[in-house]
Order: sequence, then C-alpha cells, then structure tokens
Amino acid sequence: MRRYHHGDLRNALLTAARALLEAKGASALAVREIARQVGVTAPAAYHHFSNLDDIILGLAQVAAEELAAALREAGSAPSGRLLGMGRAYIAFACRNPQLYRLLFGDGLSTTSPARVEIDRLQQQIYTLVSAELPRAAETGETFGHGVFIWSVAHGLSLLLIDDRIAAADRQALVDSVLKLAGRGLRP
Amino acid sequence: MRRYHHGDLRNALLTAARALLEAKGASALAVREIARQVGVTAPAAYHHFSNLDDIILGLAQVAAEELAAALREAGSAPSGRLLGMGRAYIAFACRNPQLYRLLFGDGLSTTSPARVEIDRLQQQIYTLVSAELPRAAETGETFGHGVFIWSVAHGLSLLLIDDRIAAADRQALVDSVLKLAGRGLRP
DNA sequence: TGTACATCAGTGAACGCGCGTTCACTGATGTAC
DNA sequence: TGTACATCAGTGAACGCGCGTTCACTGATGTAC
Repeated sequence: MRRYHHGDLRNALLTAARALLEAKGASALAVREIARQVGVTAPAAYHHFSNLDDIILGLAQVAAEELAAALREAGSAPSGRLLGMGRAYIAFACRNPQLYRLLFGDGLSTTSPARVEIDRLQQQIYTLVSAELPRAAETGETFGHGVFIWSVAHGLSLLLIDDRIAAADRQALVDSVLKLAGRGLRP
Repeated sequence: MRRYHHGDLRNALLTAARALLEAKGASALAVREIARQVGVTAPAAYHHFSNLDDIILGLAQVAAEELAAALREAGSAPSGRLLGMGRAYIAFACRNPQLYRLLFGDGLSTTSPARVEIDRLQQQIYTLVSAELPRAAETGETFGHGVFIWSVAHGLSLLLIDDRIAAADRQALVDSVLKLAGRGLRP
C-alpha cells in the first residue's frame, strides 16, 4: 500500500530514471515517464528537482561517484595499476552503458546550463585516470600519454557498448588492447 | 523565386538535415523542421523519404561515403599509412562531429529498423581501418590490433569532439597520440 | 505544333500524441504549547 | 496527552507546444498522338 507521502521520492525518481535510461536510452528520459514509473504524478517530481535537466544531472552525479569509486579501488591495488584501472573503467562503462554516456553529456542539450556541471564531473574522472599513469609520465610527455590512455579506454568502452565488436571473450580482448596500450607507453 | 516543383528536394532535405544536425544535434532532427529549413511543407518530404529514420539513414550513408573516401585517399599514400589514416579519420570526425556520431547510431532509437543498415555502413568503415594495419598484423594478433587502433581513433575523436581535451595544438596532440599507438603495435 | 491526360511533387488542414511545466488544491506530518 | 496550526509533499486539471503522419487536394510537368 502506497502512502500519500512517499518518504524518499528523490531517490526513487533517480532509481527509476536510471532504469529507464538503461532500458530505453537518454532520449526516453522524461519527467512524466519517470514519475509514472514510480507511481506518482509528474508535478510531484518538481518538489525534488527543478526540471528534467536537473534529474539528468542527478544521474550524472551518481555515475561519477560510482566510476570514481571503482577507479580508486582498482588504483589501490599494489601492482598492474594501468591494467587494473583500465579494466575497471571499461567494466563500469559496459555495466552502465547509458549512464556512462550521460557522463559525456549525452541526453543534455548543448546549451543546457547543467552541462558545465557535467564537465566538472568529467574533469574529476580524468584526473583519476591520468594520476595513475606509469612512470613514463615522468619523461615529460604526461599530457599526450594521459590523452592516449584515456582515448583507448573511452574508445574501447564505446565500441563495446555499441556492440561494434564481435568478440567471443570480451575480457580477453580488453586485456589484449590494454596491453598494446601499455606497450605504447613504454619508453 | 521558388517554383512549385523544387527539382531536387531529396538532396535539399539531406543538406538541410545535415546543417541542422551539426547546428543543434541529433535530437533536433525533425521532419517538420528540416522541411521548414528548405521552405517546403513537411508532407512534401514524404515523397522522398518514408519517415524520419529514413532521412537519418540517408545522412549516415553520406557520412559513410565521405569518411570512406577520406580514408582511401589517406591509405593510398605510399608511406606512413597508419599515421595518415589515423589523421584522416580523426579529422573527419572533428570536421563533422554530429555526423560522425550518427554513424554510430546516435539519434536512432535502438529498435529502429534503420539500425541494421547503419551497422552495415559501420562494418565497411572498420574494414577500411583494419585493412591498413602495419605488418604487425602478420603476427596473428590481427583482431586485437584492429580493435586497439580503432579504439584509439574513435576515443580520441570523441574526446576532441566533446571538447574534453584542452589542447593548444590539436594536430600535434593527434600525432603524438597516434605515435604512441604505433609504438604499441610494434612487435 | 497543339492538346489531352497521366503522373509527379507539392499544399493545407487535421488527427492524436506525449511532453514540460504551472496552478490551485488537499492530505499528511510534525511541532509548539 | 491533546490540539492548533504551519509546513511539507502530494494530486488533478489545464496550458501550450512541436512533433510524425495521413488525407484529400491541386498545380506543374512531360508524354503520346
């Protein structure tokens, strides 16, 4: 039995939005539909979010937190940091394909004010990714190296997400690509 | 003065759609708006396309042709094929950011029948990209190498498109990333 | 060269849809006394 | 412990919007004779 007051509507909306996002893609995100999923009328959502973009932003924040946590955990392993973090990054993207995309602004109009906030979240992720660059970083080419490794991780993630690659063993493929990347970074 | 019969409405619609796409993103693509840009009523478009997805598919075909042509031209250079093709690929993406995205299914619902056609176009591009892999391909690791180089190109393209990278000299950055990739491929 | 006519490629009106958002409201909750 | 009341968090109706698409239509074009 549903009470008149939901109790935790904000989180319930975010959860429903996330499910909807993964099920139907970013273009399916709509205040009315999200509210419907929770079993509440649309205007109720406006007590918790100022508009649709605000909900999307909430999702992006969740995404950034989860990804950052996964990266930090992988980064704390004593050895094979590059491989470990690469795996963690790509695994997150594959587990939450649409959410990962959201982190890159997908589903938000280019002119939306929420975009600058998303950009900030992005920056945090990049800092984590590049902070763990191997010793090659000390050669002075840090910037190019960071962009290189991020390109590999981002590119492979999206190719996998989009099912652009027919691989029998995805994990093996990820490892093999990451090893090639590591080779490129070797001085 | 506009005649009653346009003469080349199909192409005019595609051109307008392309401009609209680049200006406002895939979500702004709409039959009514495209027709409006051309100065024609929406139903007129239905004499040339069966629906919106069909227009999007038309754009994707144009995109695939242009990208393929750019790659072929770069691939015909006698030396430095990997670098040349990488440059051409990324340059195309940067010149036509939203169109490049379209080639990866952006803007088309996951369930749209037009998707299978897009996938076919994609496959053609991948064939071109991987066909020019350096001699490393002969070591037997072809598949992983192909995915690796495609990941780098795709990833870097999207990071640049999204303005995720603050680089003073983009071309230099592209070259430096591609060189790291080449190092990874060296046996 | 002229004309009848089929066909092609437009128009304008209309349909139904789902959306974001606002509004006045009301039911539920919790706090002060 | 009871009650008045402020505040919070919902509801239902309504607005205006742009969309995709269909329909009956009409103007323009080109072909056969």
